[in-house]
Amino acid sequence: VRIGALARRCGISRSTLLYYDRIGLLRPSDRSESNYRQYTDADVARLEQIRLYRQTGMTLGDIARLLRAPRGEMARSLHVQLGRVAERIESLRDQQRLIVRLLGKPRLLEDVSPMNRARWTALLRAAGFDDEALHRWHRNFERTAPREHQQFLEFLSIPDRDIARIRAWSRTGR
Amino acid sequence: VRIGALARRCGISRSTLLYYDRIGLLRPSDRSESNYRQYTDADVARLEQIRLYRQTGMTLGDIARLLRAPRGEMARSLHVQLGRVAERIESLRDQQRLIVRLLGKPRLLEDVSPMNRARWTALLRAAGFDDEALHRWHRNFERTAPREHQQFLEFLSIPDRDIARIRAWSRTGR
DNA sequence: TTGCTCCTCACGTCACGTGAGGTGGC
DNA sequence: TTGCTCCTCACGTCACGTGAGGTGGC
Repeated sequence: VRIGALARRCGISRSTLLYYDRIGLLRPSDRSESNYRQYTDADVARLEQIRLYRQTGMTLGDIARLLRAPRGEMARSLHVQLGRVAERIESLRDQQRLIVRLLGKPRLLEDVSPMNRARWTALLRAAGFDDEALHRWHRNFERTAPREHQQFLEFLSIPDRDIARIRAWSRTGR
Repeated sequence: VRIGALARRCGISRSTLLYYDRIGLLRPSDRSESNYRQYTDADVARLEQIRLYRQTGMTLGDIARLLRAPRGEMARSLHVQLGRVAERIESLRDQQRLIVRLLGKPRLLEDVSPMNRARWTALLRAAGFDDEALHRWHRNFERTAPREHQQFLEFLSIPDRDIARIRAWSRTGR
């Protein structure tokens, strides 16, 4: 059977089969005259087994090892895999718990930075401000209300040194 | 603060920070004369937030979007992420169930093996072995290398009970 | 000739990790 | 000079997906 037909029959993609061939996990036993891959019944059986193991979440490396190993390995590998899946679920549980906590106490996220420099400049840029416009805006602010400018920059939790720098830049002609 | 110190303080690697810089998720606000990255307090705060979201399992793309979005987005994103985590856990549950099923019924995996008992005896018979010769061969194998005999029978994916039977038979005089 | 299937590269993905080769400050 | 930290590429990982450019059989 050829690659396209096999892919359809097993509900996987051709590129998956091409990949399995490349890494040596499943090489078709034969090639046609025109160099088409020919999968035998034994190849198909091997693919079924690969699919089955794949559904347990094993990596292709695990599966390759398992398929060359004596049979006693199977149960052992499955147990190892069971452990890994359990670990993964545990860590996803941690994620769930964190999300719920954050949803319950949005303050955890809020005062990390209610409004900061990055967010602010992002807003201005999104509104169409370019560097030139930004400079004009700061210059105006600094000229008409220097104290409020200072307070505003503090409000953005910008470090003092940077504030000084920004205000100096706001006083220059360009 | 410089990249190495920041990495240590946050328990992440330098290369992570280099990566965040490259993709534009967290660019240090400044560079020293010698071109060293200088992270400001605001950068550190942003990193904390990124770490927090990262622990919910969001992708860096999600996080970048969230950090530029208006604050109302946060709850929505967290809900979406909660759904994704739940889905992921469901699919891991499927994996668990499959593994348990396979551990319970190893027959599901049995005769898929490329070399099995039927194929092997077929080969021997094709080579002219009859029952008598087969018995002699097994007896010899069992007498001279019992452990290898066991391994070989396992290699043919023969169930354990049958292996025991064959080896007992191999130890009899006839 | 047209459609369909097949072929072989080669490059992209995601979130980093790992060198390689070089520079700057004490 | 020695050690430490930093820099910028470039390539590797995992399990494929997606073209690009070309061939074979009806």
